[in-house]
Amino acid sequence: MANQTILIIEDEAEIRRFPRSSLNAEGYRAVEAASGRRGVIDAATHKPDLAIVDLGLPDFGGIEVIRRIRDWSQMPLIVLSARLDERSKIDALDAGANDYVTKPFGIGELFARVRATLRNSSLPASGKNVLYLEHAVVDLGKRKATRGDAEIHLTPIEFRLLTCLAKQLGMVVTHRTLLTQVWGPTHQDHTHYLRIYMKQLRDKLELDPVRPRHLQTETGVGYRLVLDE
Amino acid sequence: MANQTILIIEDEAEIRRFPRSSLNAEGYRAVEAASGRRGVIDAATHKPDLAIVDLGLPDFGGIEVIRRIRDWSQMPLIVLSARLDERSKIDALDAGANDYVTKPFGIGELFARVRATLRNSSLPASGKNVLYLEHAVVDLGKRKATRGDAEIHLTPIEFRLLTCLAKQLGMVVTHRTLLTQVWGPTHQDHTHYLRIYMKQLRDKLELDPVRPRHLQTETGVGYRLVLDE
DNA sequence: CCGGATATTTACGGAATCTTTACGCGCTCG
DNA sequence: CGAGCGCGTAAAGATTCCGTAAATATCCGG
Repeated sequence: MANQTILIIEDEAEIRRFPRSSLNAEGYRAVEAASGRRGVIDAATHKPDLAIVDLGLPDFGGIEVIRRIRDWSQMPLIVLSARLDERSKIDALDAGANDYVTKPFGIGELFARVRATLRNSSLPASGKNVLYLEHAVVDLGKRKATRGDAEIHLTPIEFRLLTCLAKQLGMVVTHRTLLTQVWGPTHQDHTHYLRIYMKQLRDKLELDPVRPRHLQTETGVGYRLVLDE
Repeated sequence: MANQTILIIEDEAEIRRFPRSSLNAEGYRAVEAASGRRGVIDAATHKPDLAIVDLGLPDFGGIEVIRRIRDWSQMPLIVLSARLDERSKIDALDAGANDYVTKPFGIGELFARVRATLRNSSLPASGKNVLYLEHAVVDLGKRKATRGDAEIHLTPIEFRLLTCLAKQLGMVVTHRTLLTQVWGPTHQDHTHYLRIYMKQLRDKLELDPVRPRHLQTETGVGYRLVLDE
């Protein structure tokens, strides 16, 4: 199999070591960049299949790195952030990052995210139109949902919300993004709406609404929609 | 009897005469427009079932007429062109004309084309043109509806509305789409019309108009037509 | 020019949806 | 260990949307 290239943009050498060797072991090719400036250049020259970006970079912040790469490329981007960086983590996602991993992180978790992100971003770019959940099927085109044989009815807001999540299948979508897309830019702080409508979606679509499998919440950040493979 | 309306957009009065009288003889209702500008307006006001457009119009060319009508309507359009106009004939087809007739033409040929075009374009693109409902059958091609053995009469608007829904069988058609297709682009906010005519369709076609099985409403979004499997 | 059919306008009760308000739980942090 | 935050849950209140009926205007054929 054509082994894929992954770029690691991270200033601290020790943190680079972990992923590097393990990635190699897994059959990926790892390229390293020790600063944001170099990272952007390497992203352009090496054309990696995915990049891992540390948020706390010395020259310009990880968010700026993401913006500059997103200017010209849709390559999957995973963000590394310290727990405290709650705020900038969200900004990073809003800037176009696909996922994030909180430091300190286990190497297993990082891998899982890398694989998931690679898998998702190689799907038909514009996303699927039919969502197959454990217990329900939603046809976004026909605007129709079924559960078993019965039909379930989704209200306009429920539908828009689900569509937003489906466009970023498997990825976190921030509160702000969801609120802007569904309610408009004037409601960016009504995070409570999200809780209410996420619950309704769970009640309608999940097998066990209390322990949701597909409509996952990322505390403090947003929500994500996950389908089985 | 629901005789169909045909709009003739043509500046030369003599050429208009032929089709006009013969169309009447065949049971069509003919409406005439002597310029492109008027033609576009008449298309919107009269909502003909088909329009015949001369390419060599004085004000703006027939191609522009086609474009402006196609902005909001899928009504069948037949183009009249002089033999030399090879190039613009192609442009007209690209702009959305359904067929063309080369001048000079025999009245028989024109008729054949009219019938053929009407037949073809009255089929919902992706499906049937006979709708089998629980309690009624509607033949969109013949514009006839029957309930049991008796015939039910659908008014022109009821018919267009039903046809729009049938073209998107099973899918939701938005208020906006329906209004532009049936009433023209100037009535996009008269959602109330929809309620009235949907009710009439339900009264005529549904077994239990209060609890409709086929003509479903999607609150805040639009309507959908569903047939049994 | 008249009469019937069709289209548009007006009015109002009820349903579906959205918004607001209230409360309990688990977690983190001082 | 208690306060504060984010989340989930529930239910009442407000609003928008829909269905229904009936009156009025317009179109069309005779």
